[in-house]
Amino acid sequence: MSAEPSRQKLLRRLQTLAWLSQEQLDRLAAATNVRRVKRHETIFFEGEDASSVYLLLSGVAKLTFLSASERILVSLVGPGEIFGVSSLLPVAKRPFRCDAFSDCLVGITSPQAFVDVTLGVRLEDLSRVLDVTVGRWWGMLLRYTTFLGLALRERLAGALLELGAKFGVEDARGRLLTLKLTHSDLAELVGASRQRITEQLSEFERNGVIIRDGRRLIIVTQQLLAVVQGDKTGDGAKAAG
Amino acid sequence: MSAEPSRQKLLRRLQTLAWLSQEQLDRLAAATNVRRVKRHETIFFEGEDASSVYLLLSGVAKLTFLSASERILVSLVGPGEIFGVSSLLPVAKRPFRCDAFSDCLVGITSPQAFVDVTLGVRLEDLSRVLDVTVGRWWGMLLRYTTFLGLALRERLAGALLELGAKFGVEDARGRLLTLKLTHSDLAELVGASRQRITEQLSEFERNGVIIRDGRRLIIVTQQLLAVVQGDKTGDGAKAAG
DNA sequence: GGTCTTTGGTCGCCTTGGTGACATCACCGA
DNA sequence: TCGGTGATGTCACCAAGGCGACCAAAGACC
Repeated sequence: MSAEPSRQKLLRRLQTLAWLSQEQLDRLAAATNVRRVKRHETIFFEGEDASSVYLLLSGVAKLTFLSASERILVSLVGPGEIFGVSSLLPVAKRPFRCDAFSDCLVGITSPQAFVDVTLGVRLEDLSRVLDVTVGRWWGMLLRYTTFLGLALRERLAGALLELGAKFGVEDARGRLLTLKLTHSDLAELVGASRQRITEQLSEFERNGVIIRDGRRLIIVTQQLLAVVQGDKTGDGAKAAG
Repeated sequence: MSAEPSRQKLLRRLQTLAWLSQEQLDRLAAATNVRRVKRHETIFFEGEDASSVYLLLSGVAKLTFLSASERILVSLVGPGEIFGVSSLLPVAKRPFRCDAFSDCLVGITSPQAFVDVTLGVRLEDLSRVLDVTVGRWWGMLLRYTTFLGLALRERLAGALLELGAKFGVEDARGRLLTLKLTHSDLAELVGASRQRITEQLSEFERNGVIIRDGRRLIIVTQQLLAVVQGDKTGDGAKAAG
């Protein structure tokens, strides 16, 4: 594979890696395979195991996210950029698909080698640190991309589920939110007006998707999940539970 | 400062740090100051220098972003979570504001101490690696948060500016986009329908915000910036240049 | 308990922008 | 040169949801 002219030379041209020493560059080059990808071909798919770090040597690639019935262009990757970095986290799967926007030359390395050369620590250690620090960004990013293209109804359901998972306690009737959030708070969270939240919340209550105990919310996880999945009636989970 | 019961004990309770050795925990505790923050008080402001790493020991905090005339609740931070992590990147300023949603106990450490204890590398080295890897996420996150609450017009202007910066070359008339993007591509990028992009683009052309050379786009940075800043007429920059 | 302020609940109007349906236009290979 | 195909313009129509206005409830403070 890759009897290319010189992997070192390709890497040395990249601004992104200009701060690496000569020796580091050589080691990285030795651990990198080069692959040619034609326009419109896929570099990696969403759902795949994230087991490589990618380096765009030339060309342009695009990262896309397939949300419910809609494709979102998350980002365009230019020459020199490093991508597919979720392999540095203890996350199992890739959330985005990456395909070549123009003919590309791509460098592929193992995350272990990449971390070893650039930082000299074990991938395992870095993973854990990244997970508890920048892992939050990853989560937020996922949230925003999924939220784009969803209607208020689904966004609010998703937000409630998240809140329940994070700040809820089990209750006989479902999961009780210990946090006292105003409708305005929720509005800011899902990007909507306060009025719509009020309306949507009463609709949820009518359909038994949430229960109100005074000003406290109790969420019925099953039902909410159904809503997120696009169930319009709100009773899709009754059969299941 | 912080003649608190025991910093070690506080840290040891956190699930997030369960993987640290006893010795690491002790060192981290020694480098951490504890601060009590009352509900509604601010932990850090947007625009501040990012010079500390924060650890939420108890309570709930919220991260908000002030976009043009609108506040966006980016994320809620629960006990045990590490936040304010942009101090690990070579980014100067904090983009988000963080304030206490309930009374909080917050641990504050220097990024240097944090990476030294957890990974044993120099902050400087880690910063550079993070910048070229997960820095992309940071950028995307910023983009999504700013885009929320902007109208199509501004979103498209912003996207064009970004594309120009990344894939453009200087031209007598402005900055020439070397990438041939279809209207559908742009639509996916800014989250809109193809038709609106067509319309918005012609409006931009009428107002001299972009120039079309065949199917190539030339963007007039000055004008576009004015649009992003909320100039409805499209000629706000004429005075400036 | 009495007042004040913060939430919650509802309307109606109006803008933004999605959808489907066409008519062109530019470009490419046979 | 001639279609074919994909990219662009342009409509008319419609749904989602923002905004202002207003009132009722529920806490909070005295």
